[in-house]
Amino acid sequence: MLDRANIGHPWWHGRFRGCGYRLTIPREAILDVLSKTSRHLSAEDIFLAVHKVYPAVGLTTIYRTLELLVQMRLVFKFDFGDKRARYELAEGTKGIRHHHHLVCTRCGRIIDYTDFIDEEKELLGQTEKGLSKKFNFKITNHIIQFYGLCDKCQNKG
Amino acid sequence: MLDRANIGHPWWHGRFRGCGYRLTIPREAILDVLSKTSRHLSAEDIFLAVHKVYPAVGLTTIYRTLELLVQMRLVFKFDFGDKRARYELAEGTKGIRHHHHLVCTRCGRIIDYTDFIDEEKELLGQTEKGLSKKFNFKITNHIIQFYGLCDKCQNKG
DNA sequence: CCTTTATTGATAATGATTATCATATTCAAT
DNA sequence: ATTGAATATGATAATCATTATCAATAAAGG
Repeated sequence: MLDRANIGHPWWHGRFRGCGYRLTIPREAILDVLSKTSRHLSAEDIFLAVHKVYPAVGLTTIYRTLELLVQMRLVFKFDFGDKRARYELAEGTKGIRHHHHLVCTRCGRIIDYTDFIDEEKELLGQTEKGLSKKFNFKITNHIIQFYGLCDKCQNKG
Repeated sequence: MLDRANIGHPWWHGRFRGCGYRLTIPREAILDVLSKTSRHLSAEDIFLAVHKVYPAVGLTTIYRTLELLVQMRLVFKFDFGDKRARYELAEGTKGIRHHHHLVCTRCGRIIDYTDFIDEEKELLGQTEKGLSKKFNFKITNHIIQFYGLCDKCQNKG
């Protein structure tokens, strides 16, 4: 259940005011849904979840809000090869650890992993620095994904 | 210009026969287009290029063939955040070096880079091995992409 | 209370990709 | 060469996630 009257406001409250945006009920509801799952929700998933609590919120608002949240860097948008886009609260948010994804190309299962992240971060940091200099490219984000077959799908021919 | 009568056939000829597929004119034309560009073509780009030489080839065949080529691992399919999928001849093919991408989120420009690839490969190898064991996941592919602003787009507010 | 601006939702439009299905092509065996 | 089975093709229509439109609401600040 969403608790707008929370003492001290949820941590993201200020981010909105600072940008001239309003933290409305639909927006907060979407953030609430995202903050309470470890799955990788599509726009429709989020719509359905929000709908249970606030049936008046339309799908259009979901898309619009997600776009806003991505732009504010509160949310990451992923493409895992099925058609729909998937959304996830940004790392650093609450207790979410930086992670990457294993994507099963057969059943679509997605596994988050945090192992090797430290090494990866180290390498990526160097790489980003080098690339930034060489190409004069301002890197704001990166994606690492491994594709393959999960354990279950390997035993299916 | 496509040269079907090339001595010794293009290198990919055998890959088709081996799978029971036929190396037809449209398929060869598509591979030919892909092998002669360093850009990241969309299905429509490829359609237009093939169309100049073989106007009879339809867009459906382009999509179908690309799907086949991706499945045969001769071609990689990428999503750079604009809507259309982009295709690229697989590494190891001819003289193509393993590389990753910088994607400008503003103008869509894509920069291939091969620097740091060796270090990345080393790390990715370790990571893949570790992840494979831990999750019993058979990794066949990976993607690394950096997003940000290219030099030109940084000077635009 | 009033004015301005931000936000929303229903609906229609978009556009890349897929499905359908009848036709054409290829290969191998006769 | 000819035939027959399997593969490949192209025109067309359908799909479906995402966007655009636009009138209606809600909030903030005087």
